[in-house]
Amino acid sequence: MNEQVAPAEPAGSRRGRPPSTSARELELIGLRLFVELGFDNTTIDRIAAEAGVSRRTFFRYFDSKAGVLWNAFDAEVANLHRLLAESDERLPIMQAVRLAVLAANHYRAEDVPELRSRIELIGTVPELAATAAMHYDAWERAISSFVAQRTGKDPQSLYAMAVGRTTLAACRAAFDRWVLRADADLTAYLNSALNSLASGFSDPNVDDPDLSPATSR
Amino acid sequence: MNEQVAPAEPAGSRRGRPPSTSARELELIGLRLFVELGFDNTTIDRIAAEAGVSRRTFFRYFDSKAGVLWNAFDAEVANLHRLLAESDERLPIMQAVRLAVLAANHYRAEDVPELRSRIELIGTVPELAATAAMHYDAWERAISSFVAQRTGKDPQSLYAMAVGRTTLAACRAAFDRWVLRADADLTAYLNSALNSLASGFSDPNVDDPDLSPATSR
DNA sequence: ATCTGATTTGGCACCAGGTGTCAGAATTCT
DNA sequence: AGAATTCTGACACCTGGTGCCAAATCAGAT
Repeated sequence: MNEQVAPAEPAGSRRGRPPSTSARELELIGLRLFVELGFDNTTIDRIAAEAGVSRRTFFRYFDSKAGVLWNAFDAEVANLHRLLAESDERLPIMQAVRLAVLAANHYRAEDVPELRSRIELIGTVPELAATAAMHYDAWERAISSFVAQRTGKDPQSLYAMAVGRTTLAACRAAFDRWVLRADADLTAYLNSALNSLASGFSDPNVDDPDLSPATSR
Repeated sequence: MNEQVAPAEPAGSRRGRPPSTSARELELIGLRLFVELGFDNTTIDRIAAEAGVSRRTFFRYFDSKAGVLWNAFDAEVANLHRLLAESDERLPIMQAVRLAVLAANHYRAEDVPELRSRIELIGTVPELAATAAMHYDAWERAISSFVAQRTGKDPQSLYAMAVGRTTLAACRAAFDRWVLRADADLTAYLNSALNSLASGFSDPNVDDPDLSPATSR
């Protein structure tokens, strides 16, 4: 939803002037500066300067300063969508959702630090938290359209929308909790939050990852 | 979280120069212009001009253009907080939450149109949806701190955060659904969404307000 | 070697949102 | 009348973001 460029040229040499940077390069520079200087203290001129391009060029790769943070996130929505489409139809809906979300959030160890700083920035900087809604929207729709298809309801129905939104909300709680605890496993938090959701939050102590290695007490 | 002014003077004549406008006046003018012209096409200069004040003065009442939309919402978080504190301790947690939310959202008929246009603007204009996160935060904390107090857990615990966020998510789904259907009752949607949440979304057809007057089919 | 078309870049002007600063206006109290 | 208080208006300034157009850099055809 954020970048307007999508070359995906196989490798064959294209025609015009070659790009002097890339979305990925700007993303890495931006992320680093956000962590070092803070989001507000990082001007777009600075990011562009460190990439060796002009300010105007930055806006040809991202349509906003916050966009660099969501580059990766947006890409993974498609992944979630695919996992849901391939899920076992015999599973209860909420279990299918839980498994798909867990599968979509299996990150390689080398990608974890970057993910962590992204989530921390989103949770820390108010302006970044603000931009989140637009990107979460596609995530929610991936869930609610799956729910609609499984139940035969309209994607705009209250039930489908509620499942989509509450699922995202539970995952966000898990993400934020994970960032606070540097040692724990992300999927454990996601699993716990989604199990609580699927059981209507009836038992406050279902398999809380923060409560020793044991399960309920 | 938005306004920095909070006079609340009893009525006794204060000391200096009297204000030439009020937050409420700017709110009404802004809301009207947002509906008439659209959010992006409404400049702050225009709002200030119609209120007969300068642009600089507008920013003494609200710290952003979007702030005028959240004036009322922010005030109601305190109300929700109070209702939760007064709730019956014998009720299951999720039922107490549901009843408090329903009570907090009982609007007078005369206030409904304004509420409706606010929600519609939030759902329509991307930039407004973005600002929502900051204001929803206090709402979520009202829920999660109540849950923490009832369960003896930390307000930052995964369970408390997950309940707060998912409750808000369910209510937002109900709000948005309500805006699409001009005739229905808001509390009916809220009740249905929160019941679904408390039952872990196990039954897709629990008392859906959109499914005739009957309950399940 | 040169021309042509395609693609990206850089610079410029411009608008709107938002902030810091300070002088001045309008009120009440003494 | 004068002092203290509170709000306002004007100005300068920064940053994010957009429209526009000329220039740069490539591949391929002439």
